[in-house]
Amino acid sequence: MTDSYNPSEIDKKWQRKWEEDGLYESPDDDPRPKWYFLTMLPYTSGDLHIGHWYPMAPSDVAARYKRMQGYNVLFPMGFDAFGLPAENAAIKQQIHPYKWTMDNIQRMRQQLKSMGAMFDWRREASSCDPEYYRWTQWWFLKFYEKGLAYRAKAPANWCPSCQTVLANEQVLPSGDCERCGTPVSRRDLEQWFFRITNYADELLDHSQIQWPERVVTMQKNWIGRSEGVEIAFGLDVPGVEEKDIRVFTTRPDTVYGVTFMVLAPEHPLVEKLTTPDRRAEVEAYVEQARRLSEIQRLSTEKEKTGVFTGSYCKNLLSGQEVALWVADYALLTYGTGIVMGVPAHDHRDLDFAKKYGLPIITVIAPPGWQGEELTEAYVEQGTMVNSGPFDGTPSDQGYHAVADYVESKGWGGRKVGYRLRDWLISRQRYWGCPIPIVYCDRCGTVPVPEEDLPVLLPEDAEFKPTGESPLASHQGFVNTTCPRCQGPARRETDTMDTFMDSNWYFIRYLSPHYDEGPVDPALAKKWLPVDQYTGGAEHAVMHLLYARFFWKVARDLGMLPGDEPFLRLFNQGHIAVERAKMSKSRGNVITPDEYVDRLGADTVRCYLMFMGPWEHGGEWDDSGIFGIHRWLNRVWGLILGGAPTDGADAEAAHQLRHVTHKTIRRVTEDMERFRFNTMLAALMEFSNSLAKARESGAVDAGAWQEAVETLLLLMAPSAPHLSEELWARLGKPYSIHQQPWPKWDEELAKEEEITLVVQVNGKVRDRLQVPADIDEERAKELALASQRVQAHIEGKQIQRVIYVPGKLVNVVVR
RNA sequence: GCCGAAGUGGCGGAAUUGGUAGACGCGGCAGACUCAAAAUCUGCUGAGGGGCAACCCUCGUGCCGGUUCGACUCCGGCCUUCGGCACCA
Repeated sequence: MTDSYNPSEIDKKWQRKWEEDGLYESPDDDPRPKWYFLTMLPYTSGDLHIGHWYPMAPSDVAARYKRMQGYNVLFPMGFDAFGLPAENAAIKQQIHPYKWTMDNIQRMRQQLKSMGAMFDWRREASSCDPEYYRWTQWWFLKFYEKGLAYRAKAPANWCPSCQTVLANEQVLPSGDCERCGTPVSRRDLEQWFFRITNYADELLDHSQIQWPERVVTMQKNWIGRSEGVEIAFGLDVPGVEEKDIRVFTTRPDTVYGVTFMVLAPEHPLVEKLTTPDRRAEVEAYVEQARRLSEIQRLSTEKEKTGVFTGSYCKNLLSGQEVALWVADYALLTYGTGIVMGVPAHDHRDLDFAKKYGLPIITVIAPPGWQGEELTEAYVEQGTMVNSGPFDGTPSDQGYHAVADYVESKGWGGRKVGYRLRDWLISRQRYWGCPIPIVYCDRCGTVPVPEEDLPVLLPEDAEFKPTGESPLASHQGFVNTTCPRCQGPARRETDTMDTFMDSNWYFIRYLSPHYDEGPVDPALAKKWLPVDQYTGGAEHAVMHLLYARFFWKVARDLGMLPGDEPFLRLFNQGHIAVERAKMSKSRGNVITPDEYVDRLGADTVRCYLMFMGPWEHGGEWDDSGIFGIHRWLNRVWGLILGGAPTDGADAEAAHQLRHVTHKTIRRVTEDMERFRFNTMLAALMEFSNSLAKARESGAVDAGAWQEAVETLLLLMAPSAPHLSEELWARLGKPYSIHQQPWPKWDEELAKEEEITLVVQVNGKVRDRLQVPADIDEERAKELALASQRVQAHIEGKQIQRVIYVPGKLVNVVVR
């Protein structure tokens, strides 16, 4: 008799041994080809739950597979440690964010280790570590030196009652402050931006990376490149120095149809253009617009609103006077912040014109148009009408004709517009990376010299529920001396967006303690870029776009090789509980710990993979986990129970080898595609057929040995503890994780017989077992000879017979 | 609202290129073992109908329509759910 599978014992035993032996330390000097496998790092929320294992365990499996394939695999882990929740905890529980975060990291690291992953813990990095954020600040200085960092006014959510800036997350859907219920407004603050728009065109190019098509599409839409024309309209308003206002349009051919102009409520010209009699109304409208979120403002369902400023501009092409309105559907951040209103040919403009009784002039005639009034906005191409000298021009040509004319007159010209905006990196918070800038009355804005980095977060900051930024009120932090003139100066008190930290964590992993730069250049050259990145689709746009931008800037600084940080990307899904994401605040956290204690890490790892396709994620339901556990137990018994090894015939031996090699192929192909659920199904089928073979009473000794060893090798990435234990018990050399991945023999794996499906008019009527190499003539012959087929074609006329090699015959009758 | 996805038995899911719908597992039912239970093992298990039976027929992949010899797969239109929408990470 064999002893039974005892995961709690063998998990610990092997984890200890692997750690002692440094089995998973990826050598920096290794001749094997490198493979950098990166999975997104967790935020240090302190509740490492099954939702964290879901992305990590299969990543570990894929990384282990690559390693067995002969790559020198780097699979690091770290912690995304700056952010809002730590600061909230500080305010609520009076725990310092540093302590809160470090305690969480400590706990999460232990939980992660229980998974049995091949993380190289020597490479661990945490973004809140001064050793890390010193270099985040260094990068900021490089951006600043390159002219990619600048300051400008930008709105932030402002709670007038709490006297504080709120994150979007802290504003309720109603637009009220989540803490006190006061309506939140927007207030303009001087903030730091990165010029990501300088790289917009390069970011649109995904040709060097293998990413899911949907992520590429989302990024392209996010960047939103559109070609258009900027057109000046004449302005002659007493007391206003600007003599024209400019709009960006993708439809210059409709310019004769402009009947009004719309300025974004935040536009600086609004105040100047508003006539005294309109002032009260305009100010009230602007104030109201500042309360709406961008999503609300842009909703095409929301009724259009706006107010007239009292001023006019002049359409230089038509000579028409055009009323200047303020409306919240114009966004300051897109184009020039001013939209030309062409109600006849734009849905939103039409809604607006109808509501406020503004004129509607048709300037693009649909085919066959007889001058009748259009009931809907006509947004397609047509023929220009009511357009002075351009009448009769097809609108696609009109685009260029108007653009040329505008350019020749010096009234504007062709331009490319982007939906993408520069990246606002300032956050009015404590728990983030301080922006290394000093403001001096004499010298102005002065970067902190590199040798003075890091600008440390003061440890004795106070966290008051008033919401006042702990850095801004910390005199010891704020007051400093100017690095240039040594005079009194003030520090920047904003910290950086945490996306700045996550832009380069995978670079820091390579040499987390290197202190002569953000990364040891030799290691950057050796390991970068990342070969495979895995993480949630929620990062499809922001993180992944910012990180690409960051990389390109670093490349231009000569710091990094190649044009892209992540060559391949896979987005896994998420585990939900009662349809909600797992989180401490929702109180729906499922920890892996109790499952690991009872059933072992391998069961939990495999169950997460078996739930469904990795990219789908799913609702947590543990009812199937025992099925996986039973399977691992059966494998245990199967391997240790041996098999009667005499009296097997050659055919049985061949069958066993066929199944073995077919399984190697299936598992390998599924590994390549990250289809872990079907990979495990293939392994289960394999172990089931081994059990059947044993039951038959006799198996070929050689074929059996090959089969069980193959089973263990194929299972090694998924169930690393169990397979290591059984490998050792078979007397095979340590470690199974250093063995090469099995290769299949195409001859053995191929099917000798196939099921030929026979259809009549597309309906399955028979299935025939035939040799795999059957030819078309013979297949059709057999199909028509089938009695079941005969019954369905009797008395009917055969029109044609369709043959799909290796698959089916379809008899079409009438 | 806009952008991007997903929807298949009682449940999770499978079906690599338009070609056998339901692999694998859970649950359920029946049986074996047992004094009994647990564990384990074996068989059956989409719905409806027919047949003593081996089997046979019809329907069936969110909904409506289309293309095709043939559609879970392609096209058009909807519905629902999920991710993102620039200060959650």
